Amino acid sequence: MDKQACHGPSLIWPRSGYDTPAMTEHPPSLATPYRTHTCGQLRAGDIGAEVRLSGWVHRRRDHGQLIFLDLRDRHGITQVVVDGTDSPAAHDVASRVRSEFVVSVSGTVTARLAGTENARLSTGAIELQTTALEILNEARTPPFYINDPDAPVDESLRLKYRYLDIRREPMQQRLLLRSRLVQAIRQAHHENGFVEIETPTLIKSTPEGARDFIVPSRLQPGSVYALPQSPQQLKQILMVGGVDRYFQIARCYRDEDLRGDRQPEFTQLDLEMSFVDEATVMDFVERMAIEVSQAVTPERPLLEVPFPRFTYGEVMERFGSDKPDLRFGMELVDLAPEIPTPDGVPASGFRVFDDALAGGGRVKAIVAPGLGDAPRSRIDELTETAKRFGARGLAHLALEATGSVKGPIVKFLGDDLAERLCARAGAGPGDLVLIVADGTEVTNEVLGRLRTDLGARLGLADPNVLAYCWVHRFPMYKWDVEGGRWDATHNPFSGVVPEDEALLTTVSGDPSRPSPEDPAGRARALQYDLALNGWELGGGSIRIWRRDLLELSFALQGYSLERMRNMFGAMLEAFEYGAPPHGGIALGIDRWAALLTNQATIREVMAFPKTQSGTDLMLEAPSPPDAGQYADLGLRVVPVEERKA
RNA sequence: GGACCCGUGGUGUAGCGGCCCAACAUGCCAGCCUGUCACGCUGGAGAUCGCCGGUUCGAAUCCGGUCGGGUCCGCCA
Repeated sequence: MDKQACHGPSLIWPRSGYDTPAMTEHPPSLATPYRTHTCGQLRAGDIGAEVRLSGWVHRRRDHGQLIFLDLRDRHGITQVVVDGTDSPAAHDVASRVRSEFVVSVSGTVTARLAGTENARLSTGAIELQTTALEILNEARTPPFYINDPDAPVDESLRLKYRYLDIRREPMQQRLLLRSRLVQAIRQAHHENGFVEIETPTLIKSTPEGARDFIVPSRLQPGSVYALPQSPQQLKQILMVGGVDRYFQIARCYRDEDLRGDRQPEFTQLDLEMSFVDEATVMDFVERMAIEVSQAVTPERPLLEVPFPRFTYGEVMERFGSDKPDLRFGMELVDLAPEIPTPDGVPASGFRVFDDALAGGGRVKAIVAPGLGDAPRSRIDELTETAKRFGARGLAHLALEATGSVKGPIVKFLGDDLAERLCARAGAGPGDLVLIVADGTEVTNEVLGRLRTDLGARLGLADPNVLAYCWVHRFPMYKWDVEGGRWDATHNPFSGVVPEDEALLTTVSGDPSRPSPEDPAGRARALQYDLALNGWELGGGSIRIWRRDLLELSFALQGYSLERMRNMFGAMLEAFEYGAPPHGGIALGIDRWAALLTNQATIREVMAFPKTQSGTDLMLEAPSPPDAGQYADLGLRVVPVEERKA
């Protein structure tokens, strides 16, 4: 994801070329007492007009008696000419002007002299002959280049001076795209009968899920609010309220460690629908996603419409990931069918393979195209990656250009089997076959990680394509070894696939005494995730809206009725007053915007993001409260040493 | 909680035991210039190499710690 890829040539700045249509559409209302037009507005048709422009000095070219100023605002750049013989007063001001000064210019729109037109500017046919120039505000020399969109700048500097970074073209582009994204989302929802409702951000803490951010209450000393991790319960309660179709662009908060795709506060498109099944929700979201993509990034092709729908089982088998990047192949291939099993005993000749198969595990492979002649160091690197994700090792077979198979394990397998394995994997001359032999879960996971890793390194994915896909039929629960209970894989309210309802039982017969052998472990959830280009965009489910199933599911998850009431009391009570069947989804707006602009992190599509350690370098937040704030809240700080004790 | 990478004039980089009181580009300041658009030309200022400590005759360079930023694992229903 390089910076140029940030979608298309754009532009305000002359370096990059030309203006996008979106930036040159001018509502007539942008005129103010400070300007008659914006800096991206004037054209040959305006020649002769007396105008006034205001903006920042993008660049100054001083030729002595003649000074050129490139005047910039977010709409574009207009060249201003100050002639010392025509208007000495303005020339005097122009010679004092520096980069990023805010100035206001009055003058006449004139055609540029023949041969001096600038094709890279949308205003390049004209220039402004200055009659009056006023400095509205001076500016210190900026700490980095505002006028060069390609200049690399340390990200922490950009964050400290975010207002200057936002003045730069790439950030303007991304914030604009994000604005259009949200606008398109809102439009699609309103057109489909959704009601936009705001839910509170001071709510009740629940012990489930991620760590809550908490806010001490002054009126209720000793008690705290929590900031919502998502509006989950509230939106379900809205369904009980008969809202039918709800959506919200909702700010959410999770106090967990940060990543490139995770910030402590982030924005979700949150929606919920009543009287729906899985297909209703998926169909709507899919149509909406297509409309929105085409509205926001019409130049980017969708890989497949309708979006492919995979079951969790299939996607893990084929891609080793529940958020596969479908822009390239490199699918996982099962090698077991080639391995002979005389008397039912696997006999490849290579112990690692045979033991894995005999133990109920798998032998699977992916093909790294063109890496057949990779040096030992490269193989070692891949092996390290495989081990980091839990594999015991990584076997490989290299197909030379001549077609002969090389590799340390050929001597165990024999040439014939080695060749058949390569053929099964789909490898051609010059390719490298990477093989993992382990339990099913580890094998798929490790190969999936290698696939993602190699796909990125080898540049296999077309950066222009948008590859959406659905993944559904997730397992309802995952066995929690320490807790001795079934843990919801996604949302504790996810419904169960109707035909699996009977599986919600335990071997013991008592849902409050679960064991890893329970049929419940095989139950599949009415849960669906939407993935885009290898990122999880979001997920949702049809909820359990029947009281009996909810109690059963919670019992399997090890929650007593009392604990349930404590955590979800309001919602459970609401459910006793006639809850309609309902379900919904939440999509990460930050991730979506990052993907649509081909950025590697969501920080690039947020105006004021935080660092990995959760600080805001511009505001210098967080900061210690003052004594009075503590007193109001009845709080006292415990020194770090005592906390550890 | 852990692993790894980065930190040198305003900015981006080079230098990786002595050739360095640090180089290049750009920015900044001053002067000149009436057709430039990354204007040009001439001159100038600007860094005790994140910080602390150690090794060494000698440290930007090696080692330890620390601070800041990033990537990843754990974590994130």
